[in-house]
Amino acid sequence: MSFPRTASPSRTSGTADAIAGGTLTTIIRGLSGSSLDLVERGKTIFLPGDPAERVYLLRCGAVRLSRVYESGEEITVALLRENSLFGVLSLLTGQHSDRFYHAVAFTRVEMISAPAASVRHAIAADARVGLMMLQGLSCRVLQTETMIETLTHRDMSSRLVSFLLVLCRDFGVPAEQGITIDLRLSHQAIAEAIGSTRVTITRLLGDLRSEGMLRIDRKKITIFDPVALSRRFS
Amino acid sequence: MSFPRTASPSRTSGTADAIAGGTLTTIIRGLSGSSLDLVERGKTIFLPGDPAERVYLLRCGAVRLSRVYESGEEITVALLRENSLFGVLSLLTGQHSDRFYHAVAFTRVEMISAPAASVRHAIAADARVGLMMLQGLSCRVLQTETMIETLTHRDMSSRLVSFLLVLCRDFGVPAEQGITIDLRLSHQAIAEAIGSTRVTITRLLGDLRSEGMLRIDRKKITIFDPVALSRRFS
DNA sequence: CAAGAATCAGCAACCAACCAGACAGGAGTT
DNA sequence: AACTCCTGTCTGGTTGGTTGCTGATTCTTG
Repeated sequence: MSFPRTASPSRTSGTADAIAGGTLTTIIRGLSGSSLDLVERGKTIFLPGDPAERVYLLRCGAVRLSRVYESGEEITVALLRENSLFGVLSLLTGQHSDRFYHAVAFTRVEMISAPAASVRHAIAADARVGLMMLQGLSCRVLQTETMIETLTHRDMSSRLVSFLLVLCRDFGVPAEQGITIDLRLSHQAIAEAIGSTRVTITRLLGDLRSEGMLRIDRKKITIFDPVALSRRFS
Repeated sequence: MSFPRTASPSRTSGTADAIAGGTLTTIIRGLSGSSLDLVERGKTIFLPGDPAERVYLLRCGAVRLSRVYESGEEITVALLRENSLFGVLSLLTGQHSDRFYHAVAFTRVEMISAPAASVRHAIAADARVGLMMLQGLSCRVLQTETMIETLTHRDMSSRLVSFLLVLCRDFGVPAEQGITIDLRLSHQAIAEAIGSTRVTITRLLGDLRSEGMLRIDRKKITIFDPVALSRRFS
């Protein structure tokens, strides 16, 4: 497998959602009922069963959407980055529906939100709002589809590598050598995102480290050379 | 695991995208450069590398988005149903970008398409268009996220069952007894969608059949009792 | 409509990957 | 200093991928 696989979605979405995000912020801030919220790491934004009535735009930080099962097991459905729109369920119908995901601040989060009704109103008033939100959602679709690619890899090693490249794209910051994923990730958190177990992730990350592909410092992963890593697919 | 997991996203999205789809059709048909296309089963709609300049609305049938690797391996990123919007990449920027997925008609397909520029224009002219497309894309996001849930199941049996329930939701039609998935699915196609192999799918479907959960007639699967099937999770 | 081609389903044997469970030592927190 | 959460490692045991082959369907084409 070649790098373009993960590289091409990134470049296109990366620029576009930043543009949409930047302008959308000021628009949503102006809506009636809008609010700017700061959420501490680990705090819940909404719970399954809560009424879905607000739309959110993540300005800063990362949000994890997950589903919790009766067994206590938890899986991650999406790790949202800056400029992501979420809570889109509330846009769907005029009627009240309930959240079915658990949204938690994965880092310290800065976000803005507004009632779905206000958003609908704003779109009616200014068509550019609709277009920008459309672009924001398109990015979400592309990101989610990339994640599906990641999850269809058969062996866990490829799956992990593919996931790390996704994280580089979404949360990577340049480091002295390579790119650092700016998230404090436990092995458990990674396992929950790619459908594996903590033990397996520990082993595979150990392998990658001893191969000299990456470094882990205080739960932050630095990939020395993403292109070289992408060659390490099965 | 309980049925609500797959049931809740379905109900909300099912109704909303039908509404959006119905009205959007007439609007998009009126755009300059729009066209109504009939595509035979197995024919390509767009290829990786094609310029992304049109937006599509699937009116009838199913479209498979996939990625092909150098190895010849192919994975399915999405199986789109009626009223799905796709080709959203073209909406992202004003600039030209290229498709990175392969879109193939999985059944005989009836779809309408229009240049992204016309769509942007239409949104500017009538804000309701933007809202409807937003709802359509929201459905896509929810569907894709359901698929991610499916793919994070660790054992293949659960993964297959979860996938079958997704297909029931998206392509199910009532049958004399139970629900028939109105797609001609080879075991290979299922494997490519859930990241498994043909052989495994054959075995697992055989198990489910001998348990009396389903019937397969000329590649069409009939689920006798979705609720009972959902209880068959690990 | 019939014959050949191509695709698909079913089966078996082998084996590697990875899950489960358990435990000890480390890092970070209060 | 006590505590919690996280990482690292080990030992079976099982799932599911791989390969190879056969017979059945379905599609194509004369």
